[in-house]
Amino acid sequence: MNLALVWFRRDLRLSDNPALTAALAQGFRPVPVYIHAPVDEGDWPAGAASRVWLAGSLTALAADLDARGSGLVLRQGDTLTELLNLIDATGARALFWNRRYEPAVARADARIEAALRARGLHVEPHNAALLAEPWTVATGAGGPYRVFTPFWRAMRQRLADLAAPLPAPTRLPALPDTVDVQPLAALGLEPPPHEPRWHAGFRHFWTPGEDSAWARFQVFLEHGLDGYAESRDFPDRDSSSRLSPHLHFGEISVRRMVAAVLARDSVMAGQGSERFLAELGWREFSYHLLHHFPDTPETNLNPRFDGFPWAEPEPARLRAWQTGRTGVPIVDAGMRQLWASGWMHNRVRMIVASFLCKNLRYHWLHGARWFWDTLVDADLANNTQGWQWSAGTGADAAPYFRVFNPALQAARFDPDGAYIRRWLPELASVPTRHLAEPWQRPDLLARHAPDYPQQPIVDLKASRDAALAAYAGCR
DNA sequence: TGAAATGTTGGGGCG
DNA sequence: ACGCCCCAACATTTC
Repeated sequence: MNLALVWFRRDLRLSDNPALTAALAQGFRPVPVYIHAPVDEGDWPAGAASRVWLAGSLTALAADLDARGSGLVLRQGDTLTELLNLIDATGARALFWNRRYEPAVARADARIEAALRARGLHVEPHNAALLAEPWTVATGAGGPYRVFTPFWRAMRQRLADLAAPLPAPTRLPALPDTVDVQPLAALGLEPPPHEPRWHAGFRHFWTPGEDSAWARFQVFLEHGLDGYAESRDFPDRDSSSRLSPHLHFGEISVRRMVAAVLARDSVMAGQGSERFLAELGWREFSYHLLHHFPDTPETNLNPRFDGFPWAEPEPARLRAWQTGRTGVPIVDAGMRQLWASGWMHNRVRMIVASFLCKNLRYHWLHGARWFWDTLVDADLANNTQGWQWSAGTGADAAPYFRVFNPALQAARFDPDGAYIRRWLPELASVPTRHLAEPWQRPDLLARHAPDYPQQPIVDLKASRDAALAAYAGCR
């Protein structure tokens, strides 16, 4: 029986895994491999929160493979070197993988593919991550989409025609004796033991792995979809699917999710499911943009902003934003939720991004980099698109003059202050009507929360006006 | 997937 | 009864 390496990347699952299924279908004995190679990721190697998640996800995948009679071979170092070593050790004739779309990774993949083909290996990349790969979607004029609505209109029509998801193999051949699997600890993913275990709380919020991802999705499908369109904007309602980290690491298949939503819809269609599908559509749109505009992780998509007068960050104020001590409760609550749990509610992400880019007027990359390090769902396509959207520099972005007023946003989307109180316990006893902008009542603030910043680090109105003036100047 | 300023309208208090 | 003003509520425009 011929051996094939099945190279796992951001497809850490066994169900609906085209590379694994194809290797089996073609009669190969698969050797599952994961290679930790941050250098392949260019300027965006996995951040701290991502690495913690990745360690958990690999543990779960290895257990799932073990349970089916196989195992997961772990390696680190130069990807091509490690693949060649494994090919030599096993005598593998083929390599199967599922594609990634980050520009640096795609370039590395192209080199690897060419080098292995040149050695006579059968190399077969697949799509496990997207409803439609970016080069298969084009406008009537033949170019990439730059506006979400027509992009999604085109994509939405195709959903019913998606191929059925692939079942997980129930039994796998054993690993050959010629390879050792190596321990996860050798990859150096988790912070060393002597460092503060800042991520210790993550386990209260998350369980990485395919089983956990699917279980969470099932609960969401059952209880979360009705009313999703309305309640998703309220950060304390626990109405998000919270599937983003599972999706990022490929623990769950977006095709399988869509198929399940459509199947449920045939019984009882609803606004909630349509809205949820559209959110998956934003993810597709982000990958579409990243593929067609590969410089956007660092560069404005809209060059009009190239001369925009961003402010030079003051370290203390940037730090105040990062640590949730700006003095604006809804902003600080979001940044503390991020630090404590590795995740932030989407509505609050928009609020903290608007605050950074428009009130502080710091370049969106400062925000993108902090999110990259602290989010368990950090995803280059989504993170780039989200920040460029918020800053107004992206495709189909919020116009720059759309400046969120955090106090109004808090009053509208956290009307009883439950979200703010949950993440800023020092404000717990401030009366609800003053919780959105407590600086308006310095007497109450000093009495109830003496340790909380007594004034915002920027004047909201003055900084808003300054941002609008800066925008007018570069228009 | 905004907010604030400006404009319009209509009900009610009041001389 | 009438005109006038006030202002809340809503709509439109501007940033």
